[in-house]
Amino acid sequence: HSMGLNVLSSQCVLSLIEDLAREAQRKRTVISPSQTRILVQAFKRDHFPGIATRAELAHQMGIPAPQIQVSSPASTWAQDMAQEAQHPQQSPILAQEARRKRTIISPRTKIFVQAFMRVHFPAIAAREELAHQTGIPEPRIQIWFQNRRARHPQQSPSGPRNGWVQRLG
DNA sequence: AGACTAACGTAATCAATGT
DNA sequence: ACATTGATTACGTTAGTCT
Repeated sequence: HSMGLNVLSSQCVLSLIEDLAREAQRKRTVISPSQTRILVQAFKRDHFPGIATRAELAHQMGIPAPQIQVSSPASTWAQDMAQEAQHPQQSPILAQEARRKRTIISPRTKIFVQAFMRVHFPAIAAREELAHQTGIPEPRIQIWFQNRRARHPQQSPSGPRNGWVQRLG
């Protein structure tokens, strides 16, 4: 049945993942001045928006929500904000907005572990392919690989050497 | 060519789930 | 109760965009 099918196709998927791993990162998003305005306004109100606010901002800006979390250079803006807004940030009394609800990965863990054995740094194409195969959203997959690399560094990639370049932090 | 900054990385930590 | 693991924060590096 469906489980067996997944196992059968997983080998094909894994070689595809391996091929895609060397490819480019996600295409760079260009954030327009009006979109920047929206972000800056939100930043004034709250430096640590929860999942709901981030989704709302993404909708207003017309870009995928995950980019907001990544693309906000708080340190860069901190200077501007310090000049523009005389007031220090909101008091610590303000309740923290809820974070993203934990995604249940368990049913798909095997597939990710097998992919991890091939490549530790899947590029965007490989992540999208895994997302398509598993139904787990790509941004969650990126986080999964980050956590996996941090917590299971001993599991080195297997298989023939390929051109994947170890990034230096 | 240099400034700016999105994409992506690690490290530490918070917090929900699994045992 | 504790271990595991997804999500968040802070900051550093790489590389695309723009003047």
